[in-house]
Amino acid sequence: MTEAPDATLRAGGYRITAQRQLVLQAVVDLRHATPEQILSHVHRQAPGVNLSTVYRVLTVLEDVGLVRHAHISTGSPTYHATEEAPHIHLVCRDCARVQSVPTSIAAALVTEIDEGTGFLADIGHAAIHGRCRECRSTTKPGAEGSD
Amino acid sequence: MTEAPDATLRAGGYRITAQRQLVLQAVVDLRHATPEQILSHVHRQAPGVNLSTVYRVLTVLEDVGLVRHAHISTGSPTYHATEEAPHIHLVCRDCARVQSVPTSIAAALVTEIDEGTGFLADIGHAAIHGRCRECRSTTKPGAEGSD
DNA sequence: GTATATGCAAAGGGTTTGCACGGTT
DNA sequence: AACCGTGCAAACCCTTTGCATATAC
Repeated sequence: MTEAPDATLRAGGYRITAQRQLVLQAVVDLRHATPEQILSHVHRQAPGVNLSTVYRVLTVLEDVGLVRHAHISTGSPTYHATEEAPHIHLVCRDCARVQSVPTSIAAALVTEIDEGTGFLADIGHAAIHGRCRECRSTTKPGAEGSD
Repeated sequence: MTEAPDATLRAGGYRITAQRQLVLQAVVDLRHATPEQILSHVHRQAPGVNLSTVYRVLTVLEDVGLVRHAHISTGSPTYHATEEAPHIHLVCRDCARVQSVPTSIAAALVTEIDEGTGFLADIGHAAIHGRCRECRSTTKPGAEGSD
């Protein structure tokens, strides 16, 4: 599962293209990247690639399970490779920085939700907003804001 | 705090207008409403109101703390009144329905995140995605999808 | 050789903004 | 009367789509 992306694509009935390899590599390299950021990264090696291709490739990569996306704010979603350990995104509303914590930290919550409602939570999908340690101690309420 | 929205607006330096009262009422009535849905609701009483006004009013209402928004999917955010008990939104990726659970269920998680990273999580802000009880038992993977 | 993937450009949905008018204070 | 808020329309993202060409198989 943490191997041979090409085989994974083929298994899904998709062809191997330079764009797909480049976009996947960009997602792996960047972590938490938006489509726009992914395009920039890809452009360093292949300036001809189009944004619409990035969108289409991301759909494909997500379909075969090589990447996942999370909604970090009102803007574009961010993508990360599934080869990374599952994690929850913590987004600071003041400085907009993103940090990660393992999803295992929420295991009890997921279980409790399941038992209470029958809902199987995919905790890594959405980001959790709040204020990071630095902004809590430094900045006063009402700074820039990521949202 | 669960009182006199007009006073809250004034305290924030804002004027009282019919639009602001209508939009707030719509948010209270609808729960989990998008700007578009709020507009429809408002239009029943005041057909002249404009979408841009809804957006501006929501910003104001959020600024003074009368409403909050959460990102439920890739689409528009949904707004709810702060007079409601704080809750976490559970969004089913198959049937797109939204259910709520009290934020208290995540108290341990919030504490753990705080202790581990110093991050103060605002757990109610983002929706948690997953699959609801019905869709887990009925539908097979790959239904309509809300995302 | 054939079906799929890409680039390009245009369209589409959601949100924001400039401006003149109207309403609140 | 002064200033803030609204309606309207245009502008602006971000994302999707139609079509002809290029590419993987």
